[in-house]
Amino acid sequence: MLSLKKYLTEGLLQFTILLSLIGVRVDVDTYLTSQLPPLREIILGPSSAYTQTQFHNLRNTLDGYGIHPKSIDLDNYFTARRLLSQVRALDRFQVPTTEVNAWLVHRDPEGSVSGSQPSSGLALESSSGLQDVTGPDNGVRESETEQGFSEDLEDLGAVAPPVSGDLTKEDIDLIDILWRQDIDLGAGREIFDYSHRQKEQDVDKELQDGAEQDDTWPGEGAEALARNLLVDGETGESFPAQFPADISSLTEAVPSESESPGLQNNLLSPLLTGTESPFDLEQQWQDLMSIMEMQAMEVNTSTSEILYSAPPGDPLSTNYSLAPNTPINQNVSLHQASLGGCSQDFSLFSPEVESLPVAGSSTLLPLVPSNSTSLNTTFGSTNLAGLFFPPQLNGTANDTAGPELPDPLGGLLDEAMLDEISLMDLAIEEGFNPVQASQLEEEFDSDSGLSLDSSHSPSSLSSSEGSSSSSSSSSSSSSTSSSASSSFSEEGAVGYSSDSETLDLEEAEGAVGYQPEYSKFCRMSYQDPSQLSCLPYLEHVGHNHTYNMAPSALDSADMPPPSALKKGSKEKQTDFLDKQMSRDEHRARAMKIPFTNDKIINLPVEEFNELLSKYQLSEAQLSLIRDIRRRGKNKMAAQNCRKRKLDTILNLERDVEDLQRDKARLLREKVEFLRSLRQMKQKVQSLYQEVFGRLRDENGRPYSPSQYALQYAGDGSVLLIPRTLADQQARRQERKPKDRRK
DNA sequence: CTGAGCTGTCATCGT
DNA sequence: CGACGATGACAGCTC
Repeated sequence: MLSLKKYLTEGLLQFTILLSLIGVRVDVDTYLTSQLPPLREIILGPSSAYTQTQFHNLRNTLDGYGIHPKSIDLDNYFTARRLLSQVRALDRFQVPTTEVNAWLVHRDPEGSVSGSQPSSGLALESSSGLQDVTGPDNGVRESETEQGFSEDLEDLGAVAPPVSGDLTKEDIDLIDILWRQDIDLGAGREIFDYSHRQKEQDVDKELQDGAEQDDTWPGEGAEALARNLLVDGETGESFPAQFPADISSLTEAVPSESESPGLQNNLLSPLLTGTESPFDLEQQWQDLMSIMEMQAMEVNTSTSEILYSAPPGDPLSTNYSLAPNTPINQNVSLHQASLGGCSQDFSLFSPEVESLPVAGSSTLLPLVPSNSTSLNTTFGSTNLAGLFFPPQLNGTANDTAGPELPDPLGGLLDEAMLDEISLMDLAIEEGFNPVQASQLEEEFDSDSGLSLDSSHSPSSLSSSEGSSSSSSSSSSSSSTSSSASSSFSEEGAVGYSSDSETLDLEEAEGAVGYQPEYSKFCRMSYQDPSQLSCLPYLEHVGHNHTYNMAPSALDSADMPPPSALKKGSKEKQTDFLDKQMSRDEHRARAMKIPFTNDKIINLPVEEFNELLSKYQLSEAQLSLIRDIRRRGKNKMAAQNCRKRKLDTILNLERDVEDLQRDKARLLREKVEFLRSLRQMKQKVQSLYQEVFGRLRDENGRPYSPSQYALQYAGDGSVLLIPRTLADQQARRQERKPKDRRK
């Protein structure tokens, strides 16, 4: 159990270190509590810094983790850990839960609509952000709405009614962040060009004039604000800044675009809040990062959760009819509206819609004057108006004027822009500098991914894995044995003259039994001759640690018989070898131990005792022999321990690199995901505009986006409702989660 | 001369 | 209880 404890502790510590090194947050406590309750207690005890080599064969298995406490498979262990980290990384990569709300401003149905009436733009709001932009007298109201996109949108090719459960919180967050990116980066509306736009141009000439000014917005808008004026991001109009709310955040979010003259501002989706002004990449990046931070802070229980809770409806088979009890008669059922070519099975956002002929005037839907005071409680559904429609920015908008459909593509996020942002994100998270990020971008398509600095990585990393898993006992015969072999060759060169007579069969016998360990010790590429001491054969050749031994004793014991007649070279060699002898070697010689230290150290206990019994040894000799054996074994143990430390460090280093690669890969996947999501939103938005633009009232006139909005009902139907009603409903639904949260 | 790194050794603990 | 491995701590040596 203690062994198990030690391994668990070490493994967790190591992995925690790994993750912390690369910035991955680890909640070990939660993990242990939820997964392995006993481990929590285990971990609380003292731990070793390094994994231990396992020599025993306890077959304990950790439930679900397969960590053998004795013969631990570090590779599998770290693999499992790595997978876990990736899962968490995925969570971390998820788009922030920042709530992005569309602030829809519409005319007060009761108030008189005047051209000078101020109107707000589209605003973003974080959870703690703007809550009430509504001016006291201008009837401007906010409408926090959330997109109710289904993930099936792309497959269906149409916008389905909000399907609860299909969209996870992460999906919503992704939509939010993309929306925000779109807002920040701008979206144009030049593409849509409908026939009825001609008519609108006359009516909204004033708007067009304003639109010509917005090239420099929001810069000019800020200036206008300073002049107590607000420049409409849509039209470029200036209007008194009388908002009680945070203007700065409003103006920041107000889409500034509609460059193309003649476009009406009314039908602008928040998704495509195009800004033709030169985008500030840094600002956008900061926005993105702020969103990410907000996500990390708290799970957002925004209105979206409620909005998406509407029961799913079949988007294709839905009858888009009026709600049965709709008190607002201005609500127009889509299938009753004059949608040329649209039958009852009309799919609201089916791709075919685009090819449908624009119905000039057909069946007219009778509209009863709106009764804003009566709320249709059945509209507990997503307000698409809030999603797609811009606030009514200009009170002079003609009610009869058909919606000028904004160009859904003109201001689309540049593909490269998104990539750049993502790469910037990557750069930040990875701690890369922009240059490195750009390099990454170049390698984006390559499998290699990040240009991690792996050059410094030791080449032995590949083999360290095997050595770590098999530990030290008997399996260091991997690639590193090459260094060992070289060392052994040097051994032969060095020779072993003094005790050559004892290097007999027993020597070979002992060598056979312990060779693996020797090679293992030499794994660390010992090149220094002094490090030949890793071989017990050569420990006398290694370091000349002559401390603890009087030089005189050494001399007297080590000096060979003064055969002065010998050649100097021979004498030198002998002297050199003597110097290479370890202290214990000298001591053994001094004590005239009749066998080698190698045998003393490496022989098994039985053989060792048998060897001792063969000789009549004094007590001092026996004591020295036991000390030699103890020290020799301990020396090897120390070497083994240090080697293990080094392997652990190298493994950690390798794992860090692996994790970094995985992180980079996941970030790339994230970028792709964001990109596809953005495209999906664009499609939905364009289809919405298509549908809305083809709706006609009883007079054959298009509905004003400033007054009407499409809304998904809970039963899957799509309703055309007044914006006021939609806003109120959206506001009401907004409060529900907040109350619930309390 | 000094500091870093390497190595051996000892003490200690756990198996 | 003894053998043994692991490891922290320490010291000596080399560069």
